[in-house]
Amino acid sequence: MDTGQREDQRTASERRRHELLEAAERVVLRDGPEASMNAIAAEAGITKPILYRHFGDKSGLYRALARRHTDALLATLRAALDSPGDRRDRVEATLHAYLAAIEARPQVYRFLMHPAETPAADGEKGFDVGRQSIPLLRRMGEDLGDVIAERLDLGPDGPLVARVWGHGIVGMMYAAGDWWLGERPCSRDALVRSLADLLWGRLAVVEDRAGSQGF
Amino acid sequence: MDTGQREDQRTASERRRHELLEAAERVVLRDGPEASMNAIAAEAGITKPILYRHFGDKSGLYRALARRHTDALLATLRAALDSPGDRRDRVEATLHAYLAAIEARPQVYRFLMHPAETPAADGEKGFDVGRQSIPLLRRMGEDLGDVIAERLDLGPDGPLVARVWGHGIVGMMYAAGDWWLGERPCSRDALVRSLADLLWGRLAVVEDRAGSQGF
DNA sequence: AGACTGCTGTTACCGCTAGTAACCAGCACG
DNA sequence: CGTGCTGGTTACTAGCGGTAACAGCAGTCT
Repeated sequence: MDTGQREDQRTASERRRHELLEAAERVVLRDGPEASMNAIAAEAGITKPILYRHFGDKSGLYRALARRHTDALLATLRAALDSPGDRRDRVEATLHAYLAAIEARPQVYRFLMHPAETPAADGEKGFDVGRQSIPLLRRMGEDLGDVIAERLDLGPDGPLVARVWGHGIVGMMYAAGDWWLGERPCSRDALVRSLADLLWGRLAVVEDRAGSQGF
Repeated sequence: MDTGQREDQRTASERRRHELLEAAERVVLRDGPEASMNAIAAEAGITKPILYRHFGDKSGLYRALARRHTDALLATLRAALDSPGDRRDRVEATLHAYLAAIEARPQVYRFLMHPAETPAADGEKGFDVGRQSIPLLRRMGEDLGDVIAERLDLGPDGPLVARVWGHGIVGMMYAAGDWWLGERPCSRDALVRSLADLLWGRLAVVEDRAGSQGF
């Protein structure tokens, strides 16, 4: 029976692939996203062409490497989005989950968010602006948009508004988190509370400062 | 009198620098951010070492190139922030100004936001996570934080909350804008309204969807 | 047994990049 | 005349992503 045989092959190949990914991860976490293919191959105890056979090109390797982490992070966020409590509790839990993740493994975060896209990758048409931006950011935005669309009644244009909000909220979380991670100006809890306050419309109701021209 | 002489020199050098920047801009807008130094030099009608004499290295050139656009964009946003009307009008005007800018010149936007950071730039310590993220994003966040801090009365911790909000709002604008620019799912006006609604606390008051577990 | 196939692995190369050392021409000054 | 200074060049290095061509070693078919 050759299916067993083929399955052995397949699992063997996949295990190899997994090993290579682990080596790549070690190097990327040590040297940053600009790790060279040579360095990764050396860490895995082999040479470049094997990497290329497994992953096609560098962006393929990086995509494979990123997928595992993005999947894990998205699952964590999804769980937080389903946590008990009222809506505000859930939003705060989600913000906490995201910030805790990037705080716990900043190197992974940096790799996922600032992938130093290899320049040789385009080659075809004369730049399509969006290209993909940061894939993780897009995926998080889409996912959150889905959740919002399915849970909130936003009237006509609901699906569209939900997607806008999904990307908007994710971007808010991203930029604030990036800044916070670099400067650490306050506790995680304080950051979460400030952001939730913002989402809860405090911007709309807070008073103008005395003597200011208004905002 | 040699000061006149030296001033001539200085202005001559600066004019040259300006010419080089213009050439670089032409190439970057044509070929995208991964334009090579060779290509830029050729466009300027000279060869590489001169570029290096003027700008040190590639990131120096790109920083010089970026500064002009970021300054212009920030001035535009600042003006929108000072536009007449109530607070919501001003927020919508600012969102409009940003989105109009990235819509009008997407190549410039792409260059500023996805600068394909040259890998050789680090070299020192083993990755400082924040490094800088996207400089423009940071600057916009800081600027908006300043405006918020000086115009709104946010109580104790006001300055801190203002900065959090500055970065958060900018990130919201960024991610939503990036997504919108790529997919064009709606008019600019609709996007602005949805985002302003979000900032105005609609997330807090909207009803759960019938049959959903709540959000 | 022997040929064939498929996988792992290698060496050696290509074309490109950022960046630099060394040199050359012209022009002002003493 | 020489002595700088300044804008410019050629020719190079080191390293990158990526690939072609070849070598060894399983198992499989005839």
